[in-house]
Amino acid sequence: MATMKDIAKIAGVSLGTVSNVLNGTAGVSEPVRRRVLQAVRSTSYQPSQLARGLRRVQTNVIGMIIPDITNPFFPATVRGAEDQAFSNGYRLILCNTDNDHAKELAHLNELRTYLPAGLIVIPSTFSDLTVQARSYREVGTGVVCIDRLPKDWEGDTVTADNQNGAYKATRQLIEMGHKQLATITGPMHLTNALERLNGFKRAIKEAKLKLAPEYVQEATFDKQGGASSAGLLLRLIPRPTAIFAGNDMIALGVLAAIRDAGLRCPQDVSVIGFDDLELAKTTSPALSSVSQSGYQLGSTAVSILLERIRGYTGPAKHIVLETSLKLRDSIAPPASTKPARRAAAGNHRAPRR
Amino acid sequence: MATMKDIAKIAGVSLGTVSNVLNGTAGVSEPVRRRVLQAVRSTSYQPSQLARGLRRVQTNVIGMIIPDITNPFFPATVRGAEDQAFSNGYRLILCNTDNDHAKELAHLNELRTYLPAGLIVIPSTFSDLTVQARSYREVGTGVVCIDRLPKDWEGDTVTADNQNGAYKATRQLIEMGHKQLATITGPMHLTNALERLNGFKRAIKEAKLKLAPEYVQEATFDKQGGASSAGLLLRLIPRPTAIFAGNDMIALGVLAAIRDAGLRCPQDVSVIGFDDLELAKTTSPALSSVSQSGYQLGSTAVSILLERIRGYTGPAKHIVLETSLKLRDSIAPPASTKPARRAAAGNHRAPRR
DNA sequence: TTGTAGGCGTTATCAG
DNA sequence: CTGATAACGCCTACAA
Repeated sequence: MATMKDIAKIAGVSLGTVSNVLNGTAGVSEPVRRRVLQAVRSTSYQPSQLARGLRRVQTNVIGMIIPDITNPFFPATVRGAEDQAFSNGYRLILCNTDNDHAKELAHLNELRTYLPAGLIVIPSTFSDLTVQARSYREVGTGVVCIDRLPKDWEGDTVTADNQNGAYKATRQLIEMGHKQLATITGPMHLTNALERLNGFKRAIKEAKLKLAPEYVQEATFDKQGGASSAGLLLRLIPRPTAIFAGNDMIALGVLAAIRDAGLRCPQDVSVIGFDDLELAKTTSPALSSVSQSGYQLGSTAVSILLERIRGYTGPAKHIVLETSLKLRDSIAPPASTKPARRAAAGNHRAPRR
Repeated sequence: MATMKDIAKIAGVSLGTVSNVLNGTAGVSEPVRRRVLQAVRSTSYQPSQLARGLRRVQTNVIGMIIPDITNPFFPATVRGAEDQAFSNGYRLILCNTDNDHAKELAHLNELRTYLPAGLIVIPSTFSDLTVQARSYREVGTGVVCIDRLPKDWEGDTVTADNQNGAYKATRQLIEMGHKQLATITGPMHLTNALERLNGFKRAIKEAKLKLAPEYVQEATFDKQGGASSAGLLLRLIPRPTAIFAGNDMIALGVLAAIRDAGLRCPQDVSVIGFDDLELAKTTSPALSSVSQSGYQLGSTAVSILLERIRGYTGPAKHIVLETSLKLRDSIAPPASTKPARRAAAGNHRAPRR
């Protein structure tokens, strides 16, 4: 591989001049410039990112730390980040934490030795990154958290408008006539799960509906969590006529639980999820969901990082992305328009009063 | 950040000694060793991967180039690679090509300047990496291709046993009594698609069944491709009673097309896919599929790379991973046990001869 | 066993 | 505008 030295020799100039041409650091006369560029082309020279990084105390690498690329929501996020990074000359180092805070810290510490230009983190379940992030920031390396936020986070953020998304979904169910709404939230120490719950509650309150405490179940953000919590909800009397799931994986579990209980969706129970994963379209019934753009989450994070790299040192940015409601077959008005009082317990309908 | 110099000063030894302690390069007396290690701990020193890489002409980074992390089959592969890399002290740089060969080459060329310890590539649709891979190999950097292989590939490979997987799936359908089997393959210039077709044909031939040319359709590896090809197949007379889809995304399209045609799966048409994605379990009917481990594909690739890094210079390794058949609800015996001769055209059954 | 010095490929600083 | 030179942090002969 050709080095700058080779270029200098071929072009008959000094090292410094080559560097100046390549980086536009100082004015260089046109003929010299041309000679250098010519030499670069003829050798297909590429500057060593390592040497450059060592010298500049900063590489063209962005670290991205996520719980698990295998979780269907995250690939889009990573893709968004990679695209935005690549088109600006940056590369992405990907790290999975499995929601293990220790592993997260390990990644955070070890990435430092690569002198990344910035870091994107989707924090693990119980996460406190204050110390690490601060130490990165001290050397001018941006750290932006996306999707959910760690405890006491004071840096840049990009998140979906979780509360409003949940609000819109709940509102939709209420407008359809549902009065007994339940929710299965994700783990409550995750900010996004909490925000979604808040949005749900806000809609309920605004409609002056009651919310029994047992109508709020907490689960892990996966199918199994959704299924077992839904199993509980479906055995309550009165049975909820609609369930807002904290995410689509939970919703998947809810659909399964409904089938297992011998009930039908949406006739007996309406279900609406969050994330609008690809699979929401292929379930049966097709799942209604609050759509958020993982891709944009990732690409926006990189954009913030780029601003920081280019010198922005202002206060932390907090970008909130819009969500939209995707209506599909998993929701319908409740069976009776007045099922609230003495609702169907089991499969038989209660007689009207 | 502490450097080796700091350690040397604190421990009261020279730079070289510190290096020797850290890398076990030369014998160091126990007391000195201890002092150095103590200093390392007290400063929480971490060696600069950049400086080390520059010096060694090799970093602890593995480049992974894939078509698109957003495609549901690849995350597991990436995860497998990352786990295996991480637990051996390596990091993963992830690159998406969108099946664009030019982008693939760009990644390949630009990654070089990071002096990666190795490369994992899932080649793009039309791919010829001979030149690039050779130039990497010349400097001792391994390149292993997984899942599918580029034209004239001569390096290390890890693939699923695509042919046998397809064979097993087809065999299963035949044993159920199907005689009119069709297939929708992925793009035929992809080696995995081709192998699967070969396995399909082998089973057909072995059972002495006929295979009309129009029963073999080529499609892109996605739902839309599957749907439109299935649309064709379902209008053929005689209509196939079973379809082997080149992958699960295609199978998804097939299921949709069957519904759209007013037919039922599996009663009218059996469907079996390939990959056994998570979503295969949630379709209705649940999709039967040939299961392969993307995770193992990735982790095995890294293992090969590690061997190369540690000095193995033998001939190219070709590792083939087993597949297994997952039977679910999307397959059943054909409606009539003897539908072969003059099969059902449209929805009405042809009278026996 | 330990220390010294040169260099990996860049960039940045300073003279000229 | 151009050229020399000193780092960046580490590794590795080679010398002591």
